[in-house]
Amino acid sequence: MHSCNATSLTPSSAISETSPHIQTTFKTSPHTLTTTTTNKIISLQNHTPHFDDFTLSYENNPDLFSMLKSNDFLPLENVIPNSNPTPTNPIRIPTTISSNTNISAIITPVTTNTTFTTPTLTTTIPTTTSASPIFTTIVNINTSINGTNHYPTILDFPIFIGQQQIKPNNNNQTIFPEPSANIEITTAHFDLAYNHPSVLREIQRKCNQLPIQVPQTSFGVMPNTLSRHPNRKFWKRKNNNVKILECHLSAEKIKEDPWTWRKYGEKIIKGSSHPRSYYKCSSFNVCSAKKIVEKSKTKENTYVVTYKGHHNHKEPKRKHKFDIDTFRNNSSKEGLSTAKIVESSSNVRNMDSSNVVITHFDQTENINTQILSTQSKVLYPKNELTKNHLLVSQEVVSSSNVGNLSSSNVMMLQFDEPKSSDAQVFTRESTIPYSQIKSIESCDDDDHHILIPNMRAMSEDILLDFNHLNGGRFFS
DNA sequence: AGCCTTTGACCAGCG
DNA sequence: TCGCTGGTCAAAGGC
Repeated sequence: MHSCNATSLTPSSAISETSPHIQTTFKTSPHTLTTTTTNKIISLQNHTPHFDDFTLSYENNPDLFSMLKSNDFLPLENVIPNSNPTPTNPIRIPTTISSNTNISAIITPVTTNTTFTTPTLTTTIPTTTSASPIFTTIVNINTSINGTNHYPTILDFPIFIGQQQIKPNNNNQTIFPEPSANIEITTAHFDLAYNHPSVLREIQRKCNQLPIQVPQTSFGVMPNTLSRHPNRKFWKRKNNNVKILECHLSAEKIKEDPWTWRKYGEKIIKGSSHPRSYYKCSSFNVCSAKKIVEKSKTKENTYVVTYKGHHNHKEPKRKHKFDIDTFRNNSSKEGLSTAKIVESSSNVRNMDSSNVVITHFDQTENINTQILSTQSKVLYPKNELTKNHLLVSQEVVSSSNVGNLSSSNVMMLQFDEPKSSDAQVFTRESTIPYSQIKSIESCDDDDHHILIPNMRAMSEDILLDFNHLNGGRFFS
């Protein structure tokens, strides 16, 4: 993900999804899109986009991002909390129906014969890790035809966002609104996925060195061991229409791909002046991950990279060098030495609030607000309970809590532990006190919690993954 | 020696 | 059934 570098999110520019089964066009929106969930603060202004024309397609495979970090993500539909819509008698009418039962993602406009309370959507949440800039991407997502989850899935967002009253026209024909959705996914979403309790379990599994479960993929790759026998049968290519991820990358960014690939084919594509190259993961494992690289027709020095499948193994050892122990030690030193509350809430109004992260630390009886710069390093003392993460809940109250704060990229979190109602402002390298650390185990089943990675306690694998997830900003 | 890319042939899907 | 197209194979050669 880190190699996607957004430079042009052109307002009203169109991105088309051309699945064989689904034809959808979503329109991107200006950066100033601001929406909120039920109780989540979203403010997206002047952020620095890091993805470039990044599109995500979902078809047949619920593991949207697993190619990036196999086994380390949840399906996103499980991690977008609390934007439960309240439709009145919604009727879902699939616009595209395929006899292929493998197709699980179908554009499904929601119609309603009465009113429909449009749920608002969390569009931007600064990453829970303080040093992470805002990654933004435009995502084209097809909705689930079922859509019956308690929590609406991210796959439902295009419908819920773009939904309109569907009314018959003069000819009494039902006009379906163009499925239009402006969904901006940030690293926060990935953090949400990464920090989900069940991901935590996966992390713990990793720490216990349990075998990696090979993810299920909906398309197959013929094993290399097949001989070129005349009677051999190719894997049904029909299923290979699964496109997991497509993004536009510069040549430099492509080089940052941490995985190792072996080119196995090149094809001149009709209508394209550039050949298309096919790569397989060159791991010793029989890995189904592939990528297709083709030079962009429209943008100079840009390549369209399509990732398919999943890596069923860990990332190879990085090409870059860094000393994890040194990193941990430094983090530890910073964490222990910079733990102080530097401001009180009364000063919030006067502070330079650009790129401020507001974390809302809550106890059932008391509220304690902390404000962190997005550049803050959220470090904390060693605590066996925290293992790899600090646990915070993501209940967000209101930005009004911080007065006239004109901050962009506001995020509020809730911790469980603090007893004080005093707001606390943390500057860079602030440390969340012990008292605000909550036991992981006690919140394992709570979908509304996120975790702040505890890098000092991370295994090397997790640390590498975390760094990768955060665009390689911690070490290169 | 091992891993990579290149490249022509092969194959499935589709119209 | 046939031809086109895109995806894949695997031998050959390069590094």
